[in-house]
This record gives sequence, structure tokens and C-alpha cells, in this order.
Amino acid sequence: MVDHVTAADKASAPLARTDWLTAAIETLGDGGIAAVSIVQLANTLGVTRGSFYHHFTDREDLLRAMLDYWEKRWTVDIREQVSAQQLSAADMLRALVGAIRDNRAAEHDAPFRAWALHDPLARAALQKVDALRLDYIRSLFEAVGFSGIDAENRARLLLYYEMSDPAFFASRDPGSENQLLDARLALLLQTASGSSPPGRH
Amino acid sequence: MVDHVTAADKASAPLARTDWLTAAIETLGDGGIAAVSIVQLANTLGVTRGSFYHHFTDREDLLRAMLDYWEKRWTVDIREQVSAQQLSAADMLRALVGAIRDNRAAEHDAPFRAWALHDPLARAALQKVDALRLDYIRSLFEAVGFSGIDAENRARLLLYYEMSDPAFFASRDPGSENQLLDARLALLLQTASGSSPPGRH
DNA sequence: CATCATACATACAGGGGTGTACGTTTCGCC
DNA sequence: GGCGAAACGTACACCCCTGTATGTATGATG
Repeated sequence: MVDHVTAADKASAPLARTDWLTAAIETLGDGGIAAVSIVQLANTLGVTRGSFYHHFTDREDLLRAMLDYWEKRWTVDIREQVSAQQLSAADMLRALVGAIRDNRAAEHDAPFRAWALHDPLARAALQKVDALRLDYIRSLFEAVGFSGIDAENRARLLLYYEMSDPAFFASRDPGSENQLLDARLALLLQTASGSSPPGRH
Repeated sequence: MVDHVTAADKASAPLARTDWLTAAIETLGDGGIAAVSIVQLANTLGVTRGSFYHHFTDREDLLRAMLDYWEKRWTVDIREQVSAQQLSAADMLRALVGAIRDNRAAEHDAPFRAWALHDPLARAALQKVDALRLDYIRSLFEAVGFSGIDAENRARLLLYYEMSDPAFFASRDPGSENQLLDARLALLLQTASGSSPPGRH
């Protein structure tokens, strides 16, 4: 016998707040923030809008919850996924790029970036996430031995590439993609000619 | 006496198609594609929707016109602006980056990219523009002496950086920004260690 | 077993947007 | 000086969305 069902245990169990949340984020990816309407979500969830206003006070309440969820899901997770392995800093950078691709981070980010263009709420969340990610990548380059402007440039070049490439040129064969990646990492990890070679500072 | 006014000569002259077009593109930048509504445009232009349906058959007609206008305005212009000067390939790359920043290309692109996420029309236009830009940058790196994977990587790194940086970290002091740019161009124009040095092929 | 909160449904008011059909002004022009 | 096209206004039907108020089923609980 099942006692005190925690919600969402069975198929037709009463909906929880997170059910609306995940549906909203999925809809955001499909049709943008404008498509995240309460009626459409209710339709896909098989209920009416009455349910929504039980779990959320407002549409803005849902939007804030989406941003909170996204902030946590797409920063700490990937970071821990990489840090968990015991690797050198250079190998961590490679592992990070792999994790970004595996998690389809760029594709997941895109609708949030589009949303942030015209909504201060989303913009604030996005800036937090971007800063955290860049800090992490920069720290890895610093661990390799780069510093100052050099570490900053390399960190941004790597971050922008991985965030932009899927959006710019969606699908290509992974073979040449890996070739490109190897050469790119070599370039970004290469000592700048005419400057002091990387070493612990 | 003024004979055969060509439209839009005086302040309260009858509106032309381009008046709607420019207003629409500006509104796109302010509020996204969802904000590009016929009623709002009519309000800002000081007319009613009746005027719109005289110049355009449809809302989609306007959207197509916006994309056509944007395609021409933000590809050939910057390219010619750079090619006009007689420079070496390396200096052309530097001039190109300057032109991208001066024209605020990234900021102008952003709403179109957001729009393209969920509209096949905009997506098609965007892919054309992106391909043209990357081809141009790649050709410059090839003129410097890089080829194959190496030219491809450097072209993408440069393009993605210039298109992403303003969106990621909006405003910083231009001083350190120029320092970063110098170091970045040096990095991207640097010969890959262990590969053949750049030369005319 | 009566109660009471949970979870959802229903109904109404209001706003904004698109298309379309039709009316009105304005101005060049023969 | 009246004709006709260009440019715009008006009115109607229709759709989608939000928010709110209120009704209803369901299950845990003392």
C-alpha cells in the first residue's frame, strides 16, 4: 500500500509545481517566451488554467521560477560534472567542452538569451550565469599558467565559440568537428609568441 | 512650387513602405518580434492600420521585407567598408573588427537571431548572412597564409567573439577592450606551433 | 463521518491583435 | 471641374491571452 504519496508518483497524480515548470521550459525552447502561455501549458498538461493559479500566483511567478531553475541546472551541474574527474587543467578544459556539447548547453541557452534581450528579469539571471561560467573557464586557463589579458582572451574565445557555434551552424559531421576542436584547443593553449611562457605564477 | 513629391519629402507627407519598414526594425530591436504589431507601428507612425494594409498585403509581407532589408544592410555594407581601404589581409582583419564594433553589428543582430530561433523565415535569412560573413573572414585568414582547419578555426573564433561579446558583457571600458583586442589578434594571427608557418599557398 | 485543505473546473470581464470590407479625403491631371 | 487612384480612416468579426471569482470533486484527518 502506498501511503502519503509525495505528488507525481503515479501517472495521473495531481500536478506539482515542477510539472508546470518543466513544461514551461520545454515550451520556451520550442516557441520562445511568448509561447509560454498559461492556456497552452494547461492544454499540454491536460488540465485547465485553474490548476495553474493554484500553484502559481501569477505568470511572472512562473517566469521567475523558470529562471531560478535554469540558473542552478545549467551552471553548477556542468561545473561539477567536470570537476569531479581528477584531471590536469588543460584536460579539464577539454572535458568542459565535451560536457557543454553533451549537455547541449548552447541550444538550451538560446531561448533564455533571446528572452533576456527584452526582459530585465531574464537579463539579470543570464548575467549571473555568464559571469559564473567565464570565471570558471578563466580559472582553468590560469591554472594552466596564463594570466591577465591572456587568460581573459582565451577564456572568452572558448566560451563564445562553444556557445555560438551550434547556433550559427547547426549540424555538421562530428568527425571534422573533433578535428577542429583539437586544433582549436592547441591554439588556445599555445604560448603567446613574444610573451613569457606559461608557468605557475 | 513643389511638383511631383516623391513621398517622404516633407514632414507630414504620405508614408511610404520604407517608413513602415524602418519603424518595424526599430521596434524589433526594442521589444522583439512579438512587439512588431501592426497597431503599435500605426500608433508610432501616427496613422491607423488602414494605412498598413495599403502598403503591405499582410503582416508576413512586412516580416519578409524586414529580412530582405536586413540581409543587404548588414552584410555588403560592412564588407565594402573594409574592402574599400587598401590594406594587408592582417590589417583588414583589424579593420573588420573595428567596423563590426562601430556599426554595432552584434547588437543589431541579436533580435534577428532571437527571432530566427522560432521562425523558419528568419532562420533562412540568418543562415545566409552568417555564411557570407564567415566566408569573408575565412578568406582573410587564408590571405594571411592559414588554410584548412586552421583558417576555419581562426575565422570562427573571431566571428563568434565579435558577435557574442557585446551580448555577454554589455559595457566595459574601451581602454582595456583595446588591449584585449590587440592580444587577441596577435593570438589568432600567430603561427600554430608544430605546423608549417603561414605563407602564400 | 463531518470537516477542511488540496487540486482543479467554470464563467466572466477585459485587453490586444489580425483581417476584411467599406467609406472618406486628397491631389494630380486631362 | 470632375475622374480616379493613392492614402488613410472606420467598423465589424474573430481569436488568443490574462486575471479573478466562484464552484466542485477528492482525499486525509481528528
